[in-house]
Amino acid sequence: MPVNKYYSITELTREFGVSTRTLRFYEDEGLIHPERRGRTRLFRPADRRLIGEILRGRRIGFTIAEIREIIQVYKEPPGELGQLKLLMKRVDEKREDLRQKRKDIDDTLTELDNIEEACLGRLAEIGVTT
Amino acid sequence: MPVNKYYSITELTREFGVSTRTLRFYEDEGLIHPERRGRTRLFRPADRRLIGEILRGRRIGFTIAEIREIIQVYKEPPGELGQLKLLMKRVDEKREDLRQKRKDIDDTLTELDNIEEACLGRLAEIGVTT
DNA sequence: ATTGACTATTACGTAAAAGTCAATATTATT
DNA sequence: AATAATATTGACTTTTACGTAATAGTCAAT
Repeated sequence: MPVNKYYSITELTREFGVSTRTLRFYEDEGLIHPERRGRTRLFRPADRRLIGEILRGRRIGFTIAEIREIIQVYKEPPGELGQLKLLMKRVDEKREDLRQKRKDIDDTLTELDNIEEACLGRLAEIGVTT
Repeated sequence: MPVNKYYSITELTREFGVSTRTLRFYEDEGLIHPERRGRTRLFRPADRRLIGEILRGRRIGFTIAEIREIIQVYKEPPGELGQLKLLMKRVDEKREDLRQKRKDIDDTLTELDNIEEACLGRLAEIGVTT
């Protein structure tokens, strides 16, 4: 018999550092579909993984709609030619988008290095030993 | 004599793909300070560069407040010890944040590759020659 | 039986970042 | 001079992603 472990909503909010409101909101938005025992939500490991991926999407600036779309694609990939081509185009665009973002991040990391160096310089001026 | 070129607001909105509302909003928020001839805004090359940096910050999810803060630091770096230490701490946190984001992006790029491959697979099934 | 922790739903509120619209000025061109 | 193009301010609206409050049910432990 499988373990069939369930997570409670608060367990997951603690693990991921989000509120219950957020997880309920994601359910309202159709991103997740936890089981129910009565009215209480029961989250399975698959739900937990999905939440992790949703939050990853959130961190890099995906909207709820975009995240929903990606989930949808995984659930039932389009069978029709036109849909497939459209999807591939959108994937390509997103890729470009993310590459730009990665470059933005690298540039900003460099900028942060500069700021930090300037700080160290000032500290030295003031006469603080680092 | 220097060129002393000015850009009009629409020139810049076209270049950066934003609306005039956005640039005026950034001025209201104290991020940029274009000159004026009468009521009309005149943007100098330095303003133009700054706008580029603001939009880069926006792309990677910085809030207006954070962007303003960074600009402020460049304009007048803090001289007081406590302020400097605080700034360095915040720089460090941001760096961690950005590193996480870059990892998120890399993971997502891999995911996009998977989706694309799945698409190509389906196309082959349907019998389309790529 | 009550306290405390957790859960639920419904509904209204909010902050950020613009979008949109109106009314008006300035500038440029024909 | 008339007209078109571009500019301004100011006010109201919108969207996204939740926050917050009110109200109430469930369950274990004291």
